[in-house]
Amino acid sequence: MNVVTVTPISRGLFKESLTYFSTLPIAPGAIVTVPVRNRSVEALVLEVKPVEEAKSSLKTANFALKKIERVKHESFFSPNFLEAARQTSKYFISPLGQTLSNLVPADILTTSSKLLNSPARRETKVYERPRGLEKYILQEADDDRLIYYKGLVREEFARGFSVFLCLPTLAEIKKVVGFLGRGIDNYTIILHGRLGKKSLLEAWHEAVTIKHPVLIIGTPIFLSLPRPDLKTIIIDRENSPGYRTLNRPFLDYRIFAERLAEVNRQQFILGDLVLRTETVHLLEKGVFQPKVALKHHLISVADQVIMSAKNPPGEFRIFGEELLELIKRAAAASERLFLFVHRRGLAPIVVCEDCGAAVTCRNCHGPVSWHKRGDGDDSFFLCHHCGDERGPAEKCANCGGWRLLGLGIGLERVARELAEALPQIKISKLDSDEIKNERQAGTVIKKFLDTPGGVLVGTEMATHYLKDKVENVAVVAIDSLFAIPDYRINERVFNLLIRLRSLASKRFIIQTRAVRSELFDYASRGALLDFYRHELKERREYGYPPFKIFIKINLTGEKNDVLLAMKALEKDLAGYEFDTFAASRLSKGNDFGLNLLLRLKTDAWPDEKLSEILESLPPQYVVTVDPENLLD
DNA sequence: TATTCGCATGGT
DNA sequence: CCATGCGAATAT
Repeated sequence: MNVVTVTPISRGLFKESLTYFSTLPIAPGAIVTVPVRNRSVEALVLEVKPVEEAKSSLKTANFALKKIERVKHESFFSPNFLEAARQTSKYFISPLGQTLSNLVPADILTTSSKLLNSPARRETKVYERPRGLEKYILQEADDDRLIYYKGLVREEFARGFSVFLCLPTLAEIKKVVGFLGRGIDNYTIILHGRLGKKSLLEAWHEAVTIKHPVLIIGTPIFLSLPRPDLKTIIIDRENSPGYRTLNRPFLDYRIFAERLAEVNRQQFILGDLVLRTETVHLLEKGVFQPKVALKHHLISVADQVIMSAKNPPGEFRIFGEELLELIKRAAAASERLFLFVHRRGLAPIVVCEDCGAAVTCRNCHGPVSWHKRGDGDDSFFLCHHCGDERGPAEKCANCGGWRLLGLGIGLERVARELAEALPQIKISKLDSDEIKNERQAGTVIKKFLDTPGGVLVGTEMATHYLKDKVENVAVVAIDSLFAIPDYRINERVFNLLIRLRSLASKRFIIQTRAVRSELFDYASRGALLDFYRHELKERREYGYPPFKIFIKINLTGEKNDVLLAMKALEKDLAGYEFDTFAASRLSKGNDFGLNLLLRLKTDAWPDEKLSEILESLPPQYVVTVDPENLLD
């Protein structure tokens, strides 16, 4: 009879370890099924001890040990994988079990080894020279990166090595499989969460058992797939926010992948059209090497124009004269045109004309936007943060006035005004209001591409589904993006503009009220290095990442409790650099929230003392390392 | 987190 | 008496 300490692999459990008893032969590293509350969860075995040796505290404990239900896998994670997972869990201050639940597909974990037909232990090859630690970046246009990867896969295959090409989303995977899989279909395996259990298990089994080296194209969770001959991990579209988890535990798969490559001594490549500023900084520090020399400018075949969106006095117009002219010309020439609009709906904010206060969401207190459904007149307020929807007939919560006005430019408004100005033009719309799934998106894109002279009005979402270039791309409204108080906002705008620019085959137009802004100049010229120089200088001056690491601690609840709790935490954190300020969004049902933002030196994290404080915080404190948003 | 437990409330 | 709802506590 043994006493077994495990960490449950589940998102909802904040306890680091639980203890069970068992007569089964179990060793540390095994995956077992244990009862927790009323359900069964998979758990990683940390320690096994005979009952006699178990701590005396356990014997006197006031709870009865439950029994381990069964052994799922005698051993599942390699020691290296576990080490990378531990480091990731430390870095993001999330319990190991929660971290692991995001690093391995649930369907794989819950399928026992026997059914999984798992790693046919292939004879380990002896390589001439074990590959040393190599970290690279690749900043090239999408097509050129794919050509590069294709060559790299060919080389690796010739040496007997496999390659993992990691992409953040299914849409990105679909864009590349056609090209990369061509000619090596039998050795290319696609892995993503939408496969469904049966085909997922099949694909997994295939990926693990094929003797020939393989190219795995998958989302990051499939880095858990054991392939001893895997010598290269490519994180492509490395600038994508899709590499971060949306809910707790807040992780960044890019960090995990890098740690995994470090411990496995695999070649690690970060690739994108526009790299993150953080990545370019690591390049400057010599941590990364360029695979291909960095280009000063991105070449584009399209003409680039920056247009003024200034209105004639006393008049508000969405389409400036120049842009309207271009739309007519494109239609006349039967060329296609993609109109980019940053916000959904009719108007992104609603304000009171009497007192100027913005209408806010009753749940989360964020600003609401004004919408109309389809082409109809059914009008409503929608909170883009929490999704709450309500009728528009209401008085100003601040002054009681009735004169509420929608401000700013949303997609719906652009589409409606265009239809009014040029009724003969065929307009398609693509944003999350129009599209419920990938299939619908495909239908809209296809209809647009098949309509000569057609116009597609879309948000950022449309750029994820546009695979092929279109003749004309015009940015109708992007200025409102700058209103977002985010230190990464310049990079986000730049990245978006460069992606849009790379979509255009003939003409790329930015309509803006800030014609002379350096950012638009860099973006229209594709001047990557100028942008990074400017951005890194600013971030260094203001003490933003990558020159500091931010840790955000959010607490919402009853005002007095929150104030007291934060005061106590501030005391514990004495000696560290931080600010405390009101949170801009609140979770449902709460009317008060505070954020505490720690600013650490880059090399000062993880830090033993600080980790201990932050790990011990109860779950109502929401701790985010390197948060996307500082204010929410 | 998600579940559960205890306590208060309210209806029969 | 039980059903319901809410908030706090806690998982072996």
